[in-house]
Amino acid sequence: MKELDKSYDASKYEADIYQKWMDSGYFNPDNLPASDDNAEPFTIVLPPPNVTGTLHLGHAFEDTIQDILIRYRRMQGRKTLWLPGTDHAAIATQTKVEKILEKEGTRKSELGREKFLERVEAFAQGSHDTIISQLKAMGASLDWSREAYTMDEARSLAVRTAFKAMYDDGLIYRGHKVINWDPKGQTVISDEEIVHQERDSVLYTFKYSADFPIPISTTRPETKIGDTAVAVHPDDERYAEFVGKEYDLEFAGVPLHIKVVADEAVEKDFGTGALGVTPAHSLIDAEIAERHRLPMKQVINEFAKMSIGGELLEGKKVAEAREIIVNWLREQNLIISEEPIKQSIATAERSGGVIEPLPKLQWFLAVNKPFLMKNSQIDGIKTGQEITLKELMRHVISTNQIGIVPEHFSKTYFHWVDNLRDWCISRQLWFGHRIPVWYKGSAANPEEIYSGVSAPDGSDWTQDEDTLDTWFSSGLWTFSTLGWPNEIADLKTFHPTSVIVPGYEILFFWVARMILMTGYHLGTIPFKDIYLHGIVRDKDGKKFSKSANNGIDPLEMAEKYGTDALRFALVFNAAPGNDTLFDEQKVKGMKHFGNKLWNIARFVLANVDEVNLDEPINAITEADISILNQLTQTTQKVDSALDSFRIHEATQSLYDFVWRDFADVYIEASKLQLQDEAQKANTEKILVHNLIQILKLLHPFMPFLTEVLWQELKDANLVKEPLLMVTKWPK
RNA sequence: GGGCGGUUAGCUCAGUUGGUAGAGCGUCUCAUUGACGUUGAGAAGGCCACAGGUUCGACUCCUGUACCGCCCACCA
Repeated sequence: MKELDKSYDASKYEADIYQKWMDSGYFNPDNLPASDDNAEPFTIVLPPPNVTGTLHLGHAFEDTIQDILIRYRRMQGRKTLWLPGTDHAAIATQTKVEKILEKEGTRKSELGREKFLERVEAFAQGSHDTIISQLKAMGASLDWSREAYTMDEARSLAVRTAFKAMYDDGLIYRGHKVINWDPKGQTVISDEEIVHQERDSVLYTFKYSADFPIPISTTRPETKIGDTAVAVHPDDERYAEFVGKEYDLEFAGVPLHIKVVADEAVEKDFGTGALGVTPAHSLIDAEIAERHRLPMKQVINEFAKMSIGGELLEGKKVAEAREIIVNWLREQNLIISEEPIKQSIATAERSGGVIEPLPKLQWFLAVNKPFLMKNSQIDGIKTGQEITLKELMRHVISTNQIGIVPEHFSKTYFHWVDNLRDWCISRQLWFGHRIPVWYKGSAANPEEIYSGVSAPDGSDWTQDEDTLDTWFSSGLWTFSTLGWPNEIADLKTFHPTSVIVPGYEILFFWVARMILMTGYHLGTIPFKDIYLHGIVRDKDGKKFSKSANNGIDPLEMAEKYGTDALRFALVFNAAPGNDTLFDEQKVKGMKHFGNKLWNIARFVLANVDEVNLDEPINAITEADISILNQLTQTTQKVDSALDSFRIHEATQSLYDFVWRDFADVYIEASKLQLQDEAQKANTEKILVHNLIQILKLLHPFMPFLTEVLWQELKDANLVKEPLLMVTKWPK
């Protein structure tokens, strides 16, 4: 028998073990033992990492959770599929490459669309390759034969098919509406891509002109040249006499036609209780304008400059225009007060640009428009029933057809769904899925519009220049990866998937959109459970970020302490939905734990020659009775903990059992028992039995070390099965 | 402004049907080379934020308060 080192050196084994698993083919459920052909499937699709760089500790955490669940189910004999893929992450990747170009002293407009996209694809490919090798290094038992990419052929077809179906149903529509315009990124973005920042601002209270009766307040005087009304609350007696009247006046050299309207949206107690309505540059105002049929007057362009305003204002940046108008107001003696206030302003998540609400012709997905449900397999929704996407999204969660872990996130989800507005899905980006719409004549005012999976016949059609919001394709992920709309074998077998494991921060971006898309296109749910994990923060509770320069490469940690140690440290006592602080000390501690197991195995191997585990095990001594009971209890605890996604409880139980119960107590007791000829054989059996069960129970968490030790037991003829990875889970 | 969490040992956190509080790391004492010093034995350390209530009994359920965190939100 070969000698084992006195301590476990992970780097000596990990690559070989992963290769052994790959060679076995068992990552692919089609290759799992034949007896499991009728086994119930268990499926997870990997939340596809963005091809914007490399994986960080948060990914390592997310992937470990999934691999634990996957390995557990695979050992239980389920037909287990963990499907890998990457996300093109349109806006994030494009922004990243634009920054690289900037450093090179060039820009995308100089390259042109085609050349630019080549650059992006090259970057994405490099990022992809890194990500895949990182996933492998983490021990992820993903079925690489099914790898997908949100922009590959199959997924593109899914996107076009999905778009067309929703277009034909009238859910996707083109509309001229006030949207969130990012002047820096030069694209529209959705409500979810906005980040609010608090800033100091000034609330100006003034009158448009000396003879206009109602003073108004605003933080954006420059937009006031776009006002078409003043709104007051219907119950506000101060202004009741003016409601319905219309005024022609001149404001900063711009003629205005102002109607006074009464609207519930106005807060009596804020400012003067009167709101200057700017329909083109405020979403709330646009809604008021719609209710009162007020005209919309655009005064700011895509570059955040004044598009009208004569000599004084036209062409000026909004900040300059504000100053000019404030000065004009002061000169005219129209200002009543200027008070500093804190204001939260909207900025674009990716570019950081200050959002300028503008009216623009864009594509939207209607969430409040009823449609007829096709082929519903959802409880409580009938085929042919009229329903809205919003109702659909609410229904599957409120009826518990999809479970959320931790449960309280369902409240956050409902809050979001209930306040949801139509989703703007078009983007003025080059990188992404081109909108599958073709126009005859001008795109702005086409004679004819065609939507389909491919271009229509005839030469006089031009495709829409814009691309789709990246989350449109991610929304299809659970079923586009399984072959929809084409090959349906995988889809039949593995969908709905079992559980999805994203961070809680993308509940709205992604999880909700998957529920929407799957409900609409398949009439079913995308997954049975949502396991939301928390954010991995640094030792001081700060988020890992480039600007904070506190990034830690998971592979560096894995090299230093072993992948298993990193994995176990990440999930040890990390409850679902809770942020965890990453402390290198913790990883070190878990390396010690791995080493403890290593030495337990060494002890057993050194003290046991051969055992026959087919013969019954007897509990003779008190130590025997106790350890066998504890083993049973631990097995049950790990089992029920994993069944209910309480991974942290499983790790705790295993740690205690291995180190305290087995190593500290039983192994010590066994040293005496092994001296006693009457007990020796039975004690050896108990030692081996416990070690085998421990390796199995711990395998999902520490796959490399346990597999290495399994191979040692096999060489010592203590076990027969060639691979721990597919050995039967203990009961 | 609205919503959701958190407040438990020095630090980071577990604690699912309410029954006299647990882990990792850290600290202190002792042991020994025996599977492991990446070790073993032991110890100190908590009125479980606060105030009420329900209960025979509450860290656990209810109400309120304070502080911290997060998400959403164009009170212009």
